[in-house]
Amino acid sequence: MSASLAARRQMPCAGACAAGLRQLGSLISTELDRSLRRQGFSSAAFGVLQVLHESGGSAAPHEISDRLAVSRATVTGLLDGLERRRLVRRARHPDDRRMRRVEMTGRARVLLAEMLPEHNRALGRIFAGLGAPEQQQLRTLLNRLQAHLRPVRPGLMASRR
Amino acid sequence: MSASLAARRQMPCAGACAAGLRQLGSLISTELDRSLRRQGFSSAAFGVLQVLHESGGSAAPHEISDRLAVSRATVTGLLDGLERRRLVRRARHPDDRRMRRVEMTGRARVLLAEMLPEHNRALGRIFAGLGAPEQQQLRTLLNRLQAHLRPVRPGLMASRR
DNA sequence: CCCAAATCATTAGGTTCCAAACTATGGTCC
DNA sequence: GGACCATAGTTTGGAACCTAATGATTTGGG
Repeated sequence: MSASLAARRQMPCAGACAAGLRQLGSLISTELDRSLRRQGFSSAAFGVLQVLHESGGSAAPHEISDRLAVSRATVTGLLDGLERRRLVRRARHPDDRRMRRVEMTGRARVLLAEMLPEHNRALGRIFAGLGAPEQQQLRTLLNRLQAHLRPVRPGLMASRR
Repeated sequence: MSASLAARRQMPCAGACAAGLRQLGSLISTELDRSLRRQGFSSAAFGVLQVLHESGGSAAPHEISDRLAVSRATVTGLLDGLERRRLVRRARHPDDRRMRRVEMTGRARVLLAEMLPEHNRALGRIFAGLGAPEQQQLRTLLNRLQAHLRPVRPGLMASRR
């Protein structure tokens, strides 16, 4: 590890930052997966439920796709799985018949409430190495990076023809 | 995006940091992929070559696995592909016959040298939103997080029975 | 009014990755 | 020396993800 960082001093910081961000993103994903899988969930499915919860219980598939930064095709697959487990229902959108409206079921609400404490404990373990002000600092830097990255790739995940 | 971050203020910062790290890791990977794929490389395969280069031309598969934060099974698959393209050779380790020693070929060195300039330009675009001191700050925070995360999961990707 | 472009969801096919099981080797303790 | 466990790499099966193509619907200009 230290060897790999030392070997990068040729390209000032960006290379080390990119490597760190990718590695940490991956480590955090698998760590949270571990905590969710014990409760029978994948992190992608959990993300869909979180988006639905934040949107007040229902959303359109393309909104879920945007928020999770995955393609609409992937969302279709995730919803298939969630619907099989009766955690989600697909209904027609009342106004625009091209769209669907995805709704959480009561079962999903109960499950989500049950797993949040454990999920938050896992988050706490992961970020225990940083104090609150450092976490805030990190968050600020990440937000600035995200804000700059968005205009670089405007139609990131849209399916074009 | 801003909506999803705002909705997370209930769990102080850790949730937002985790979401940001995962999303940025993924965005950076796909962004670098775009630049590498034009030259016929996946970012994981490129990572293997980088690790080999930093290690002086040869390394054991489990070292590659640790540095890239992917499982050993994945490294096996990556090496299969690189070996088919004659960019890497698998030899037996002279001392420990369980291990292998993976070596870059001359072809790989030439290719890596050719792609580095474009790769560094892509890195520059991604991190253009942060000044040099902020990049250093980010790097420090990431290093601290990595240092703390390592002992939490000692046998991170090892297959246990 | 009608046809062309845009938008939404889905399907099909392929890639990448992981976890678990398996094989082979090395080290340890009696 | 043999039982036993840890370690290294591979195989296998499945999940998540992408791109490209398709069908359905809405929208807008001529």
